[in-house]
Amino acid sequence: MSTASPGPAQHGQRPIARVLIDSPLPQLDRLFDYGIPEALREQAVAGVRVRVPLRSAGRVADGFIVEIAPPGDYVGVLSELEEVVSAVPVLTPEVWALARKVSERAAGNANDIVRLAVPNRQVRVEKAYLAAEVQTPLAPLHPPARVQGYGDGVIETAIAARSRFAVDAIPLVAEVTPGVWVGEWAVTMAAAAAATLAGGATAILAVPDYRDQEQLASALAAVLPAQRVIRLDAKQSNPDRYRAFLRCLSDDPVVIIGNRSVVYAPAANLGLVALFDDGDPLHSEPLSPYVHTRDAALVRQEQSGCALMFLGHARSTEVERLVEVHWVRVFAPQPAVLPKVVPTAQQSSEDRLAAQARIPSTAWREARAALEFGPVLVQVARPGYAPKLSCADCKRSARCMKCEGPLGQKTSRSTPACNWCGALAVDWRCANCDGERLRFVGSGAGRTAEDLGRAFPGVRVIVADGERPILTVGAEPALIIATRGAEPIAAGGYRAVLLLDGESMIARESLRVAEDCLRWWSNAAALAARRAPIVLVGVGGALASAFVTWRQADFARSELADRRALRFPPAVRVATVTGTVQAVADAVATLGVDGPDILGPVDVEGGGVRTIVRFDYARGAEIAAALRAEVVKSAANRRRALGKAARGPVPVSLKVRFDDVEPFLEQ
DNA sequence: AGCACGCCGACT
DNA sequence: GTCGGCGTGCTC
Repeated sequence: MSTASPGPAQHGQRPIARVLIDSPLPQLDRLFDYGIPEALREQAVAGVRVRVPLRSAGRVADGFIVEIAPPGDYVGVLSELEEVVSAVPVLTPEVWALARKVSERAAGNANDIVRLAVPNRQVRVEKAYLAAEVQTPLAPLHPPARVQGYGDGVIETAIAARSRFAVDAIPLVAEVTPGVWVGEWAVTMAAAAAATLAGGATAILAVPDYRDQEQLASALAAVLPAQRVIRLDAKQSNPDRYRAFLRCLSDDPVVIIGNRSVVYAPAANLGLVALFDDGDPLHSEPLSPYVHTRDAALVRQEQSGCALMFLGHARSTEVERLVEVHWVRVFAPQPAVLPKVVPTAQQSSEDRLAAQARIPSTAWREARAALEFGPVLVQVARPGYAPKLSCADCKRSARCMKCEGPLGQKTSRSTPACNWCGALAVDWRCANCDGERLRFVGSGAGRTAEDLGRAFPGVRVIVADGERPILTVGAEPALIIATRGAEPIAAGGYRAVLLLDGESMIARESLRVAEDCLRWWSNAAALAARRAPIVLVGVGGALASAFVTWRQADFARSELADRRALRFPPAVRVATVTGTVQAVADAVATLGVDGPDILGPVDVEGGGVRTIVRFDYARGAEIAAALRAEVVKSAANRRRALGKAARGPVPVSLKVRFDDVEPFLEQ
């Protein structure tokens, strides 16, 4: 047809554009075929942003061309692309394939993954990028430094062979450039990335948080030129992020570092995906469809055939499962590096009677001796001053006068406040005995610092927690009181590490407590100098002995065996199905008679019910597809349900979430 | 989400 | 006989 008029046209055998519409609706989360007008033939390539008509003339939607294909099986009149918004192919075929597979696995929208993978367009940034298209070639690479500590060439060989492997990190700190200290894990990761680049391929490195990212960046700066390293993380401003994203599209081998969504970076010629500390909950994506970095990395490894490395001080049960099914191999430090852990399971009776009963005499001795030489780390469970308060008269726990929440205190001088609603407890009176005086219960970082400051007069005391983050401290003597996960790196390593609140950490009720505690302690222990004493206070049993003997993998193995016996994740997969009674029942019914275990339904707050579906990994794809179909069906019918039950808050009729361990947290 | 299509009660 | 109610279904 040669008419100039817009609208449907006959296309014969001309190629069509398959478009992903940017929409949160599950029923639109699939590809639509569009004709390509003559004027857009050149620009309409896979990956570009487009605007397309949807349903009726005049309405346009944004989207991406996913592929240019011969006419598909769609019979009917095709609409035509309205506009190619930008010439940059931002949704690469590889990333699209990843988004589709990952979202299918989680019964979610591919669009939601694409939103994580492709940052918002920034026109100025894009123009600058296109103008500089004649890129200056990057300087050639030096031969890379070896990956030290695992036997000569072992890691390099595994990367070159595109293996999947788990590496036990070396629990030491290292000076990468004069005055800059990082965890040895960062050195290992940087060297692995350099080896990948030397082989002509790109590496993606994902770490839990920005503190880890700083260490990794320092380690990389020591082995690679700055132009070879790209940061791509959520803390960046939109323009910075888009600029970094566009750089990833280059064909030159680079290292891309960032936190969880960096696994979706558009690397051409991917050689390695590496994760540090995959057990850290920050690797768990809080946005639908809640895909963990580890799972996305596993899918990407299969699709691209790159190497895959899990690196950490404490192996997660998920990685242990992969080890046991021989999906990943294991590398341990060669020779072994064993921190010197001193258990103090039983406190002596003198200790109990002593004024400082929280800190046993062994710990005091180690701290006192170590403070002669350098910094001492004290890990505590809670921030603030006193995590809890009670009535000084009747000893009952003090409750908020507004919402009955527990009271706590931030600093020694601040007004007590409710831990739930934040209301200040002024003119507080005990609901039980009408007492007016409060008493501190337990010690947060602040109160611990005060106690230790009194015990070690003249020693500098530094508090590091989520609110007052401190990344590094010097080599001079000081007491560093840190909440778990907020420990600074000390130049040269800590001369002693005291893990004070093991007992209360372990008292938390959760499926993962033991695993989490071992990880928190191991990560803190890895900040110690070689041979420095690490004192674990008040914890005994299998968990403590795994820590003392530095056999985290053995612990993960027995933990996984326990989960297998109980059919708990990650020994099996789970999905939660939440919504109206009817929708949940219908969805579960489609799973068939020889289907998975069905637990529930139970009522959830806000109305509706939740059912847990539990099944073996092999059935995951089938169950995800079935539940996904139900979500689409119920989304299309939702307004009907809304219309009928017009009064009161109506819950979304059906939600599905895979690999959600939350329902297993309270056992 | 929007928006069109379609089958039953009050109106010129 | 027709106008229009919103229940139902689709979007290349």
